[in-house]
Amino acid sequence: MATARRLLEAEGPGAVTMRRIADEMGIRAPSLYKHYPDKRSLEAALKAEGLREFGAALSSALAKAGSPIGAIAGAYRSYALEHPHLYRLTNDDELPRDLLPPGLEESVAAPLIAVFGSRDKTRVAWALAHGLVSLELSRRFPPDADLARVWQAAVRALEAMTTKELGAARRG
Amino acid sequence: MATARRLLEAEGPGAVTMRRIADEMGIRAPSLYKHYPDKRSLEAALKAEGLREFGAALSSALAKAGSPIGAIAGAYRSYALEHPHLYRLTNDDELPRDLLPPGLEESVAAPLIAVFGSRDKTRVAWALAHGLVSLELSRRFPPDADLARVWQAAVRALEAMTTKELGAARRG
DNA sequence: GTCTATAGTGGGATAGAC
DNA sequence: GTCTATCCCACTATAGAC
Repeated sequence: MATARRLLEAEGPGAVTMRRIADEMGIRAPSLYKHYPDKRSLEAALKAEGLREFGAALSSALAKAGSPIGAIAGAYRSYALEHPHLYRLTNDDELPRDLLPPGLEESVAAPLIAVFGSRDKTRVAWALAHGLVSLELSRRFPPDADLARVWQAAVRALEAMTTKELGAARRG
Repeated sequence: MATARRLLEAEGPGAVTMRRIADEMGIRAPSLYKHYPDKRSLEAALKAEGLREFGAALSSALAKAGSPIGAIAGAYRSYALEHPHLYRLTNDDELPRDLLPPGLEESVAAPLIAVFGSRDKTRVAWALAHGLVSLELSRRFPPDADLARVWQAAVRALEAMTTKELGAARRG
């Protein structure tokens, strides 16, 4: 697993093959099947670790935050840019929910829902952050785009969304 | 190209191989290399077509729109859900900018920039829409999430962002 | 513009000995 | 828990005849 992760982060998903993992460990590929029944289960372990670690990074940014939304956004982007392949594996791919520790997803989401005030708003915030890093990682923005400024605009929009409640409640 | 697109949409990117394309056409794989120098150039043609078509779908939704942002959002989601593999190919993958018709990206973006008022805001809107469909297509939201409501919240946030200008200008 | 033949590379996985 | 040997699969791409 440690080897698989190292390979993934260093060379991308294409490098994570049973043969490469075994090579790096100095053993033969078939030996791996004594530890994992197949490749899918190995990838599932990788995704669970990535999810846990990503959640921890967000929570810890939240803990020392003056302005929570800005802090989460900053931590989200930093983590994704520092671990692009692991980020993609856990947030772009389908999750093997049958092989994941129960409750893991919910435990990652919970602290965020507390910040954004509702599940729906948390999903909007997640989608926005995910969209931004996704497009940045695939270099879909034009090369001259000032992404720091785009993130600032995004954070402002999310802050407006979360504070709007009072006015909306009064109107409703 | 038409065959490649049919394969992509029907069976996903894994089915788009030179062999499958040739099989579907009733010819042999090597014959394809008389029409495209390599696979990358064939994929580039596919991406250009997808980009053009997607842009056209958004523009046409805009043309008959009462509320432009809601209309664009609706068209964005519909297109992505109706052509998931083509959408991913053109919005998730890296673009082969060296093989794309010059000006194509800009011509897709231009009508949107007019709606959202600035490049930065357009990028926020794009990221939000892209994040939402991305997470929906990879089934990353919990199965019981009400995505129609999430999209409504997203559209409200974008509308707030685009109308805020006046107040912000007065303050600034 | 099509064909046959083939090179070269890589992948996941299993059987069975030690 | 490791090994060797192996199966079977798939892919991109080229050479050269027609």
